[in-house]
Order: sequence, then structure tokens, then C-alpha cells
Amino acid sequence: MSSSGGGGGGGDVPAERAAAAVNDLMEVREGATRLKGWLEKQSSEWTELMDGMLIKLSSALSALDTGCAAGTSAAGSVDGVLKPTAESAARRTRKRSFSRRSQRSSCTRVTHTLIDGHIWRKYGQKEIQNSPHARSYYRCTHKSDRGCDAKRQVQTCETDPSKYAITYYGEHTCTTAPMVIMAGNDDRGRNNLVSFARTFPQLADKQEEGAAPTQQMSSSWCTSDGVFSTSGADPFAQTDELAVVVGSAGRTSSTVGSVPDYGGLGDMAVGGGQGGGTSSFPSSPSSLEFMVNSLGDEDFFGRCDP
DNA sequence: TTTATTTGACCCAG
DNA sequence: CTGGGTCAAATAAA
Repeated sequence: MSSSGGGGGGGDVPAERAAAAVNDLMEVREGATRLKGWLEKQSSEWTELMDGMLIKLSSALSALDTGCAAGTSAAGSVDGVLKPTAESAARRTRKRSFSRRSQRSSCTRVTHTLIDGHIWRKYGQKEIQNSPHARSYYRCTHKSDRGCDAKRQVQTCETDPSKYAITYYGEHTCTTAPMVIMAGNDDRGRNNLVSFARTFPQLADKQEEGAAPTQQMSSSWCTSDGVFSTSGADPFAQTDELAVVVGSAGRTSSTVGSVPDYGGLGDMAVGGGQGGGTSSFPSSPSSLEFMVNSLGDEDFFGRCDP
């Protein structure tokens, strides 16, 4: 993978160090976000404080986002054992016109979650030589309906299997932008769902093969009783455009319309089954539009490339 | 039923 | 030729 340093442009900080700093900050922010979840139960003052901290952190991340550094280096052995199973029917000859290995800019991030606020559709998986883990290929789910050409490759981190090295290619031309969801509560104890979690928990991508399931996938979300749990270092903290979802506790959907579930939400649907409170999202990606159209559109995708 | 994932085959850049 | 990126049929899940 090229992950050509070419981009980045950045500054004096070596790309590697910058990337390390970004990762560190992400972890810090994750911790802060979790902490905020706890503090929310105590006092709204703390929540505000935490919000401020989180915003600052995001700003810092944004400033540091020089274009990410490649996080993977290959070393190890692979025993690409692919067992030939039942033979599929003869394939038709295909015409292809894709541009592979093009010089498209890329951006690699190492994160412990696959959630990044976008909806991805897996279209392939490959055993990679010199790598113990298979690489999964995703494209934006809006490729077909909006021609969004964003893609990403996910590979379990060699050194830390609980993390993933995600390489992004292309930019999102769809309007699937991250949400800001704030969970606060008014003085009457009623919970209003207004939050500033940056990650919009759309599709929690299905875990990779062998990847640690669910548990680390907890993402920010508001439950009907106001519980707000969040974590997940969304790689795109540098979101500039933010949307706000406001609703009354337990009636989120009725206030702002419904919010897509996209399956993966199950991981974080605390106490909320399907259709319950927060999970009553429309099933179609396009349903997101009502929420994201007002956004600056464009990619909130990290400025990965020059 | 529709939609998403899996997985071997196909194809091309290096 | 090989490795890796993509296709698309088969399969699974909702």
C-alpha cells in the first residue's frame, strides 16, 4: 500500500509521531467521552465541562491531522490456506474497467473500532501475504445510489489485534455525515437527548473475522432513559460540520424523525430493542438525508490527502 | 421478500 | 508470474 507520504504536507512533526499523537489523543478523548457519560449522571455542569474538553480535543485532533501516518508494517508469516470448497458454476466473462492500484490518495488510521460514522458495505476479503490477518474491503454503501466512491480497507493490527488499521481511499460524495447527539437533562430530571457525541452510530460494521466482538464497539448513543454511553475513537473527530439531534427522552424518533438503525446499532442499543426508543431508525440509508442535508455536505472525511 | 456478507474466480499492475 | 483488488454467485440474515 502506498500510503505515500506524499500527502500530509503537514509540518515539522514527523508523520509517524503525528500519527502516534493523534492516536493518543483519540484514546484520551475516548476516555473523556466515557467519563462524561458517568458524569452526566451526576451533574450537568460536569457534562458541560467535559463537552468543552471534548471539543478542544477534537480541535487538537483536527489540527494534528496532517494526513495520517501509515500504521502498519508487515512482518510475519502467513499461511494463506484457502480451502477450495464447492466449485461455483462457471463464471461469466466479466468486463472490467476499474482502476486498480491507482495513485489515489490514501490515509491509514489505527483505531480500535470500525465505526467511523459512515456506512460501509463489505465487498471482499483477502489473505495478505506477510500478514497474519486478512484484509477486508469496504465501499461506501452509497456507491450505488449516489455514486459515492469512498472505500476503505480494514486489517487487524498485527501488534495489537484489538485494533484495526483502516486505510481510506477516495472521498465521500454522499452526505452521510456524522451526527452530534447530545444527551443532557433539564432541571426536572427529564432527559433531553441533545448531545455532542461526534460519532453518529450508524452502522457498526460487522466485526471482522476473528475480531473481538461487540464489546469495544460501544458507541455513543442515547437511550430512552438518558443513559449515554460512548466510546469508540471515531477516526473523524475533526468533524467540522455537526448536526444536532434533539428529542425527548424515550421519544427521540418522534421529535426529529427517525434515525437509521443500520443494524450495528444493536451493539449499543442499551436496553432498547429493535424499534425501541433510539433504535427506530428507518432502514434506508437515504432516510438520513433529512438530517444530513443541511450539513455542509462535502466530506467530513479526514483530510487524508493533499 | 430484500439486503448484506461471504468467498472463489477473475483480472491487472508491478 | 504473482499479489492484491474487485466482481458477483451463493449464502445468510433481517
